[in-house]
Amino acid sequence: MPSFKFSKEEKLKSRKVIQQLFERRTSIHIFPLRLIWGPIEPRFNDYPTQFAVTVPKKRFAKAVDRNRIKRVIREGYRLTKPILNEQLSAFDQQYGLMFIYTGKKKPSLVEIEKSLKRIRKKLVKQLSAEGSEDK
RNA sequence: CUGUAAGACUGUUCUAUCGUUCCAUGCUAGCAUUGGAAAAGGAAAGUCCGGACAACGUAGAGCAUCACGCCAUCUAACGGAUGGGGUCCUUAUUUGCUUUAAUUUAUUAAAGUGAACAAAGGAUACAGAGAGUGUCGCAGAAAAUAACCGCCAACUUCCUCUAAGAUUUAUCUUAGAGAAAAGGUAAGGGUGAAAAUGUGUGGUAAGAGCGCACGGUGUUCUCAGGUAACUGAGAAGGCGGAUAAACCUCGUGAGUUGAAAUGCCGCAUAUAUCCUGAUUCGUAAGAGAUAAGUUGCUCGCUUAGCGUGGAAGUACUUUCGGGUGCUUUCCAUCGGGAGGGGUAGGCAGCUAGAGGUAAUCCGUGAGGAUUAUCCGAGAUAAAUGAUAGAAAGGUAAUCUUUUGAUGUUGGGCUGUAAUCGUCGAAUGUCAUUAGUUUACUUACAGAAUCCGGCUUAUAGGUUUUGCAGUCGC
RNA sequence: GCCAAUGUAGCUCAGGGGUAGAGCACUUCCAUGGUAAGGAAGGGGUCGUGGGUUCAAUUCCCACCCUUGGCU
Repeated sequence: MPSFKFSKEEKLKSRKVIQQLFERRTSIHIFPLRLIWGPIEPRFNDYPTQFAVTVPKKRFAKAVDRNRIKRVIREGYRLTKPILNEQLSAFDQQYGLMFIYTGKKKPSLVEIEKSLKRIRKKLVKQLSAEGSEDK
């Protein structure tokens, strides 16, 4: 039985790490989500990923809308997380994942899950390609 | 009953599964499990006022700046609220005058213009324009101690003419008429947002608050009512604008910065140090001195704590000196450049409060008092959610149904030359009552230290008051 | 969380109580064999929205809305 828990330790909080992610500029864009990702060194804990969401204030002026979108994305991530973690744990490395919502309308959970699925496949592909180059 | 305007209250519910924050519990001491009838608002919003709380500053007076401004009350406080007063506007009513028309010749009608009281509704940043300065476009004679046109010829003066008288015979005096450089006047000028207190009347050379009557509006005094703002009555003496959300004057009040404040732990040589400018103090040099003490500092160990050391004088306390009238207080402050580090972690502040609810009492009311009872968010890259199902409400449509209005068709009755009237039937349209089914939908909006207000947003429901319409009694 | 500034013609900006302007752009005409430059004429504004003060508001006061910026 996979765990759907989503604790504080799995949330990306360090300003330094976020800064590094944006400087690294490795991103995957599948509408309506953009993922900015990278390895975290040194790793904070045993979880294979740390996660953060942001919604631009320019497109959604009301706090209610922004909160709603963040909650939906967080929920979608929580439900798809076990598969992702299983695949990523093979690389023996902690990764930071930063999601930016780029859509213009309020999303439904189904759309978010679709996008997350495709992002996961692409991410794993890129990672395994990197790993083979190193070897 | 329906519509409409304003206000008040309310602001969907339940179940299952998977999660988040917090609290409690468990033990292996940072994880797991179990439990929780714990977890967004009336505006959490805008950040427009007022406070609590905190840090720093702070004698008084003066200067500057800002805010407020009818009265009383409420309140921790307010620029908020409640009650009252004044002023203005709208509606309706009454009345004076002018013009026009009609005829009954003193009435009626219409229009214009001036004024008044009470009622209802609404608005009101509502101290001072009689302290001073400024501004008032265009139009208009004139826009602020008014005099251009006009009006006047009584008084004064000058000139001309006529008459009478006197004598110095061409001068004077008196009377009358004319003219108006000077003079008087402010009714008329139709422009304007505003034209010097309105209307009527007397008066006059012409006029005028110059007098009078009825009004308007200030000042002073007296009396009466009211806590007061203010109101009423009487007397005296007045009447040459608007603007203070123009400068300003008067009165009242105000230190600055905000919980990312602030304190502690941790990390730290960290207002380090050097150069330079300005200000302040000092005659100048220059930017206090000296001594003692400390829960402070150094080093070691994981924390608490314990042990050790005694160099330096950052901090605090006491003493002395200097500046200041005294006390307080200060003994440097602020800026620029160079240079060289560190953090963006934890704990407290952090939620029991000018708290909520109910009852009783006081008050016109805002509100207050007493008693009982309840405690129900505390996140920090920022929790309070997702999915599925059910219920409730709303909107729209289809169908059935109740009632009413109305059109068409043919029929009966009364009755006619005929239209017509009336009764019930079929069918169409509109409104309406109740129900079925389907679809859509359930507002505005998310705590960030906490309160009191204000402002703005808000589907639907409930309700109060006013107004309008319909039906019944 | 806290604090400022701004809004005027299609664009960039003046105007700080008395009928709202400049430059560029736009339209028409002149000039040229034609185009540009040049010359002449013209159009275009709820002065962000709603109240208030005033005789009169783009301007003064109040509330709201939009945009932009700053602190952390």
